[in-house]
Amino acid sequence: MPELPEVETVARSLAPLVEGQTVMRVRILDRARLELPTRRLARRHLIRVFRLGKEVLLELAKTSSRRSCWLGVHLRMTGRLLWRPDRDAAELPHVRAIFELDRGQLVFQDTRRFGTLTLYDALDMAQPAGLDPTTGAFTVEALRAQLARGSGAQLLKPWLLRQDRLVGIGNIYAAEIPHHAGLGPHRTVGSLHRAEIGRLHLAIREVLTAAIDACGTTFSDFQSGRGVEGSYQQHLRVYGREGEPCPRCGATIEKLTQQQRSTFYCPGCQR
DNA sequence: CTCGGAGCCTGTCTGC
DNA sequence: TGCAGACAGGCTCCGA
Repeated sequence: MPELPEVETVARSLAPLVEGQTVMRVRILDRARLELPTRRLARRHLIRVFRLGKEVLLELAKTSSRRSCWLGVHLRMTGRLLWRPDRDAAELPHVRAIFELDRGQLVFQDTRRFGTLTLYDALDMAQPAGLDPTTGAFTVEALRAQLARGSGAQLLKPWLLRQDRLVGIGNIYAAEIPHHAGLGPHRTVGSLHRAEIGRLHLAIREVLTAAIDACGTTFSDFQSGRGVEGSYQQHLRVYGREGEPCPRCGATIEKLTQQQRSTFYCPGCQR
């Protein structure tokens, strides 16, 4: 589910709801998979909510000192982070952790239990290895430099999923981006010409920006911090559209498997 | 270093 | 209808 646009949506929607509140108590309901020093987090102020890579980060500060720590929430496949005005979260299904605030509670739900909670003592520790494509550092030159690392034999779509190169792209946008760029799934990163790298850069920017503007893509799981669904699924051109006509050239969209993941593409206009 | 495959979990959908 | 198997948006670990 959550790729960069969805995580950004969660962070943006939660920020006005929970920033400035105090964490009264933290309850971990899935101790088999999640561990946190919950007592350390109690009575801390929730200063800021933001996205870093694919994690939602909560900056927590103690009243007595100015030192902050950061709680990283990684939603993985089915995680949700929701603010609820009432204290009724225990009745919801798949609740893994509850952060009781002075007003309402922040609820971490996760059906498949892949999600993680990580406590960072310094923000540096949460910094992902890859380049964030929404930042000013993501230039064509920077993309070219990232693509030049390694042998160049890797296929474009699996490369787009590498979080140690670019952060935030998952299987949906890794299908959409090459379609926007007109690049086929069998292309290796080493085969990309200068002009194609330029198109790829533009496609990454445009697809992620448009998806953030649409509050992400919702199929079944994803909701924002208020429980609102995204609408980018209406803009998807190839993902999940096997057998349908390509909106650009009319050819029939195909599906194949790369590294055990579905890849959707248009054989007509992706070369 | 790179790459491919298995594994972590649960729910839903498909085909027999 | 019932049930086994495939599949799902992420990521890490392991071995070659």
